[in-house]
Parts: sequence; structure tokens; C-alpha cells
Amino acid sequence: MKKTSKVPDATIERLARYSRPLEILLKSDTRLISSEKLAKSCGVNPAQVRKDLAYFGEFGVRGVGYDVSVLLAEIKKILATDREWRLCIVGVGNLGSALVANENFGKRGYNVVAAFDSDPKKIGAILPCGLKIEPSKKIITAVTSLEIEIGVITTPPQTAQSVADLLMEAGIKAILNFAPIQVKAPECCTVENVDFTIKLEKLAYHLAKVPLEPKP
Amino acid sequence: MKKTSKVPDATIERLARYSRPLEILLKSDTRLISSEKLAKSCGVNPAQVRKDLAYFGEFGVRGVGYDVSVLLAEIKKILATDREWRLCIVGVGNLGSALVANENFGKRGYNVVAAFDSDPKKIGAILPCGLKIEPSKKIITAVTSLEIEIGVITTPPQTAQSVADLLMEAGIKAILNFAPIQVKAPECCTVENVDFTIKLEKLAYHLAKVPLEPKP
DNA sequence: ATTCACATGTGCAACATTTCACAATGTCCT
DNA sequence: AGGACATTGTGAAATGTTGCACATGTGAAT
Repeated sequence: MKKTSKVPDATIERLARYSRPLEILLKSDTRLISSEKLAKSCGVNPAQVRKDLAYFGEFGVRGVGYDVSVLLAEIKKILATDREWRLCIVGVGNLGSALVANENFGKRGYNVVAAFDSDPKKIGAILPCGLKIEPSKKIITAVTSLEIEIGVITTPPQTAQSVADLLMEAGIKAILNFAPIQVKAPECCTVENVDFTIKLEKLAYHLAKVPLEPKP
Repeated sequence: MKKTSKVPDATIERLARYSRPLEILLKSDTRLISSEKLAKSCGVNPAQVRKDLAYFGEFGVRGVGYDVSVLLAEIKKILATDREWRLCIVGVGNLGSALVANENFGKRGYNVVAAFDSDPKKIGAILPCGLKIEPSKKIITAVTSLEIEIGVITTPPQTAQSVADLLMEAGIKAILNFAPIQVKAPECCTVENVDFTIKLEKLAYHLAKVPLEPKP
């Protein structure tokens, strides 16, 4: 293939998922992995793995498999996670501060360089990581001066859209939204939603769907 | 249709999404909504809305639209969110405690009734909500005695699978996993993953993909 | 009563994604 | 050097999902 014709969104998501076991394998002594084993550890079909990778090139060796470190490096290159990213967080409530403290961000090169809130009681406070909470009004100037590329929204749903608008006005092209609401944005700005209340409702649906308990 | 033949997973997810604006509309004075308006506020196609609903029945009135309160009630019935659910949280780190405190849970009928951790320093501590942190070893007995139906995993990735196994051994049939790893489970147990590092990587991919800035 | 405007419900076609199956191609062993 | 073996890369089929377009039904106005 080699042509980045039209890569399905699901493929991108899976590439990221593939990288998790690869990172673990890299730390252990494993040098090689087959599409079958990688697929199994991610719960997908082996052909799927190969097809996903085929969108971007030929990274394996026939009859042998994939070199773990090469494959991981290629995936990181594709996803552009082989570099550092600067992000800001808007809404420093329970969830927001937990995310700022979350090690998974920094470990993967996502650096929170600013935190905003509109609550006067919070503004000026210093977070455990050393970051000072700024008023939301400063978003536009701060995004520019700090060269922030990704905005994370952890406000209540009512204010999520206006925050998103502010971020976009500041030139942000990528938003990670934790508020349980559909944030509207033009094509040029990518929005990813993390709504665990939806996931809970899916679980509830599945739980209720299988009430047929075989009686002993 | 009327037959719950084979409802796509995406449909369930969208039903949950539809309920968000409906809740807001219900609080305001709006009584009626068309598939077109509902679709727009959720960023989907109007036909999609109708098709999703058609899997479960005919809830609208032709020429008129949908009664907001009726539709919301039906969706809640479908998703089984018209009742309370009991859940436990395993791993009381930053994220875990933020989730326990998160209002979105209780507001929607998801009650955290137990919290577990394996860190001796944390065991016995009382959370702001009044819950005492129990050792992970007690999961099996507690799940049974407290009739817990959903397990939430917020441990580091290394321990996520063993925690999941423990939960399943205790009879749990639904798991919400926040650890950035693919948790393996038999068919009978539904697992939903919330991995925001994957979302960040998707954002990074999209950001890097559009570097063609039109020069003025 | 009849007609008009409107919005649902749905068959069907278009599109997208996943899986299969096998040719291509590399490694290793004799 | 050559054959056996393993595993990739990929065309094509199967499967799943989305969107169009229109028939169907409803309410309101004349």
C-alpha cells in the first residue's frame, strides 16, 4: 500500500493499542513478535494487525515477524508520539487535578504546561506539580505564548463548549474533552471525547440484557 | 423492526449520547424534538437517530417528532439506567479518588459502595465520601456481600489483569477499565476501556498529519 | 372533509471495515 | 544449493454500518 489514502480512525486507535504490549516486550528480552501474538495480546484479528500496518509501509519480515523495537519506533513515528507535546488543562476539579498528576501523561511525552479555572477561589493556587492555576480569561494569551498544542477540557458540561470556543480562538487544533457533552468544532479542529458515563451506560445495557441465569 | 436482532455497539453508545441533550431539554420547557434537531446537537445524521431508535420500537409521532420526556424514559429503559447500580473501585490513586468523588456517577445512579487498594499505607484510610479503603484481598467477599455489579479498575497497568480476574472470580459481569492495557475476559463479562492516552495519541496523529499551513 | 405541511419509519443502495485465503518472500536446516 | 517452513502483505469476499429517499401516518388549516 504505502499510500496514506484514507486511514480508518479505528486503525489509528489500534496502532496506539498495539504500542502498549510492544513497550512491555521491549523491556523484557523479546526481540521478535508475530502478527498473531501481537493480535492476541490486543484482542484483535492477526490480519487486522497486518492490514493496519500496511497502510503505512512494510515493517515486517516474511517468515519471521516484526522486530519489536523497529515496529514500536515506526508506530511512534506514525502517531507522532516520538516527540513532546505541550498541553493545557481547563477546569481543575477532582478529575482535572487527577489528570495533571497522572503519570501516564508525562511518561508519554505529554506535558501539562498550564492549568486554568474560572473559580476565583482556585485561581492563584499552586498545584502539587508546581503549576499555578490561571483564570480562564488568560487562555488565549497563554496558549500563544506557551505554544500549547492540545487543550484538555475537564469543566462541567455547561461551560465545556465556551471553553472549547476559547481554545479554538486561541488557535488550538486538538481538544481532549472529558465533559459529557458533544463539543462542536469546525473540521480543522480535532476533538476526542472521553465520556466514561457513556461507557457505564453501555455496561448497564449489557448487564440488563443477559438476565437469563441458568438455574441449578 | 421491533426485534432486538443484533444491535450495533455504536447504536448503544449513541443512545447514551442522545440522552444528554434530552436531559437538558427536559429541564427547560421544551416538550418536543425532531430527529433532525436531536441529531444536530449530537453531531450525527437524522436518519441515524431514527434508525437507532427503530431497533427498539416506535417512539415518535409522524409529522410531529418525539416527546422529550417519553423518549428519554424509553432510552433509559433500554439502557437500564432507570435503576440504581452498585459498583466498586479498585486502585485508589489520583484517578481513582477523583472518580469516587465525581458527581457524574451518583447523579446517574451509579453508587460506589466499596473501594479497594493493595497499598498498605492506604488501607484503612477514609475517603472524603466516607468510604473506607479495603485491601484488595477482600474483593471476593465484599462483591458478594455488598451485591456489587460493576467493577472499576484504576490500578497501574501491571496489576489490572489480576484485579480483573479477581473481580470476575467474584462473579462480576461488567468491568470499566481505566488502565492502559487490554484486559482479557471471557464472553460472559463485558469490559469497557477508557484509555485517554490512546485518545491523546489520536490527537497527536491528527495534529501531525495537517502541517500544511496556508501561508498568507 | 379535503388538502397541506411536516417528520417519522424503513427498504435499499452506497460505503466502510473486517476477515479470509493464498501468493510472495524471507530464514534455516540439511 | 535447494527444499521445508513460517509468516508477511494483499486481493477479494463477507460482513457491518450509514445515509438517501420516499411511502406512511399525523395534525392543522381551510
